[in-house]
Amino acid sequence: MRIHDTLMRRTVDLVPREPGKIAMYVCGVTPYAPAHIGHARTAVVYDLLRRYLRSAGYTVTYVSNYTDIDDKIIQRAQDQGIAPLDLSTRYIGEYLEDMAALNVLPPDVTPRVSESIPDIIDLIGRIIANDHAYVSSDGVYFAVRKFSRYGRLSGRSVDEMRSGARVEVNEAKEDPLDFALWKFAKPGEISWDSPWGRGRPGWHIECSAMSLRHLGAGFDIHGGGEDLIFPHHENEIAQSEAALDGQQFVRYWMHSGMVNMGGEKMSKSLGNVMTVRELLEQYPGQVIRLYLLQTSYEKPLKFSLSGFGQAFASYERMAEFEAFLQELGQSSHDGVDPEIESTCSGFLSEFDASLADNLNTSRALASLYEFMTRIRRMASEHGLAKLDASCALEAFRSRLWVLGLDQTSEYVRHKTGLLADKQHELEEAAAEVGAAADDHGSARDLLDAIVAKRRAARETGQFDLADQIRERLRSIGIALEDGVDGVRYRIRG
RNA sequence: GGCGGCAUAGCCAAGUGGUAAGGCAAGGGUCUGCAAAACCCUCAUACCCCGGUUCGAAUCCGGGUGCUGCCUCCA
Repeated sequence: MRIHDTLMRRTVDLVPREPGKIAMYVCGVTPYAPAHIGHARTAVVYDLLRRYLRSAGYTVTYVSNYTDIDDKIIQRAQDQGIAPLDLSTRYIGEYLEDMAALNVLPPDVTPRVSESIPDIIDLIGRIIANDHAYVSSDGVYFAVRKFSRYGRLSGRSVDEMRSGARVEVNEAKEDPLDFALWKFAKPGEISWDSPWGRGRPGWHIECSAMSLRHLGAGFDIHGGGEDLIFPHHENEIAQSEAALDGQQFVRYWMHSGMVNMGGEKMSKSLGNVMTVRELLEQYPGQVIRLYLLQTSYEKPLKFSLSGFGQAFASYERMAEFEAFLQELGQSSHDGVDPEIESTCSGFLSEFDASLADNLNTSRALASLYEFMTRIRRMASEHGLAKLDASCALEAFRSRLWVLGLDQTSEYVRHKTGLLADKQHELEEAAAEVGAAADDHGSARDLLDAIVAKRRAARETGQFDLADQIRERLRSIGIALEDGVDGVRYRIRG
């Protein structure tokens, strides 16, 4: 496949370190607040990459960390009077729930900073031994000017950065650009012993230590949000390669785009966040995931609620199509139609080629929609029910899995939940139309009773009454569809 | 101030030199008791503006305008 590499600044062929194997590391979250839609986007993008690579036959090792020790966690834990690690553990739990709702597969390894201290200390030791870092009054610092390639990833020179003048003034540093590898503990702060004094790791060194620990030097893909390019990833390269004696740290760098809220980047520090939890109250996780996959992963995504409405309609079409194929699978078949087979194989190759092209999800989705239309057209023109369309179901489901949109049943469950929410309204409607139902019947029972009442009306030619009942249900957001084999309902809004 | 990115129909969005994918919405039709769903048809002489290169540009170059990212914690 081809991917856009940030360091080389172009789209290149992905050539793994070891044939058939991909080792990837993605910077995870700092768990001190609920995850927002921007975190979700990054997680979904790399989950897609992993799923695609796996479907393309690679054995993928996916590592993503938790920065469970940092200034904000310490601060917030202090405010709440609890231990920092208790706070981060709580938010990691919430994060895992959110990701599960979005059908993000758990990474193979999820190291935490607090459990990686020995690796971090070891790495800092090697950097000092190679004369790329020094011990100062309040910590250990990396000497940026001793690393000649510094600035290559973010495309700026050391002198440019210097004139930026936004670098913090700190007497302990030999150069304003130097950054902390190890921060000596302030009284009362969580800390660990080290050869240089008690303290805790700086942010950047953690990811170098954890990725090298689990994947080794020269691993294939390092990803993250594009806001991490500078300084985080720039620093990671510098530290790691300073310790690796000339070996390459990472083969390919990938960065996913930001989610913008009202024109600017959504971020905790700006306070303009839409959390995954808030969204999940309104939309099934699969709809949120589809929303995120509609845009190329590298481009900024303008958050808009109307976009979720559109994604909802699109996902419903997918779920309905799958249900349609499943029903077909149960009918009797005369054999295999070559037209169906060629449609299936055409879809598969177009879909796979789209994702192989730097994860072009827009194109992959287009091929999916076209496939649905083609199969439906054959069904309405030649009566597909007589033929074996199992290859269509197989092809459709397999690529839905790659997109992580295969949880159509989760989506149906969400809609069932919506039906349950209408219990009270259904009771009123049932009473109004005179449908006989148990006093303590479920929402589904109530709906069934109303539908039975309407069926009776239709069978006796009382179409006015039937339409009235349908209209009443529509008024509470339930749409009825009369099909040849019975009545279906769908929840609107 | 420095270094980047983006600008395609009502909305979302692909396409980076060969004459505008796809989705949502909308309108018309088939089907239906009527609807809905499904299917068919329609829906950008046109890709922010002005120049230029080219047989040919949404795509390349120059100049504008607008929005935006990084330079500080950030996915």
